[in-house]
Amino acid sequence: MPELPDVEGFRRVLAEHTGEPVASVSVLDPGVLRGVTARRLSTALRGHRFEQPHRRGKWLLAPAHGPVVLLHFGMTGSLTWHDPDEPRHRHDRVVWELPDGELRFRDMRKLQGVHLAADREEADETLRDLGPDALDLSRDDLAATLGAHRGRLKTTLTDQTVIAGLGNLLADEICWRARINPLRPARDLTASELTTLHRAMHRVLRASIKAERVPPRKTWLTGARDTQTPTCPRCGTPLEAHRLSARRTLWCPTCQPN
DNA sequence: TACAGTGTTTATCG
DNA sequence: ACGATAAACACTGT
Repeated sequence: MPELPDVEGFRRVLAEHTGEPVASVSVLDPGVLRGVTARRLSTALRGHRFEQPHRRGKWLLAPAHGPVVLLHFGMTGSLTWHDPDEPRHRHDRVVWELPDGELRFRDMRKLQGVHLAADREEADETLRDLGPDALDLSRDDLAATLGAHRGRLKTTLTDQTVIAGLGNLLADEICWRARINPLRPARDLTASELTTLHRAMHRVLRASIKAERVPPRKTWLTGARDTQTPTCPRCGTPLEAHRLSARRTLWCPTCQPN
């Protein structure tokens, strides 16, 4: 699930549990560790208290007075708070045990995982190729960014080195809301389309953050994705589908003409 | 049983 | 250099 709104929710989970010392770190499956061993992750964090966490794109950064834990949730990851008595889930991969409960990094597919940086500088280095967060982009930033790319709009929107935070669902939802065809060349948008797209991006993000996911509402494109024959929630036209490698793109041929 | 699926990286080809 | 595409990672739901 995790796109920007989901990760923002995980950030809140962590933010509610800063300030207490980490009693221990349990690596239940080292398959999610990226460039760090279970031993090093454990020794670096034991006794440390998490500080205010930050989200950048789909990344969650958890500084702990020195070391910084970097989490990426891939397609199936999550971070949740649990009572220690609660049985572990089979996909719980790493657990941070705190005095009153524990934070669990759960991830079925292990497509991404847990990184550790020695300090904030090293954390920044890990994320050096990440573009600006989607929520920080002004209308003119967005215009300048898209104007520099000849590729398709959707491909550009979901390129994390260009803009950080937008995934498959969000990109389709934003294009649909703005009534712009996702296969159009990014740099061909008109000034008024760029204004519309920027407004759509912010409205979709704000509402999604509130829901901690891209909400599958009947009035949203996302609500139509999983139906047998998806139709446009605005006009009822059957949606067009296009597959870009393993990703599906959906749009309304009536609302979003070429 | 077969295949799609909310992410990213790497490789290949044009 | 840039863009398009496919495969790989591992597993579940339909």
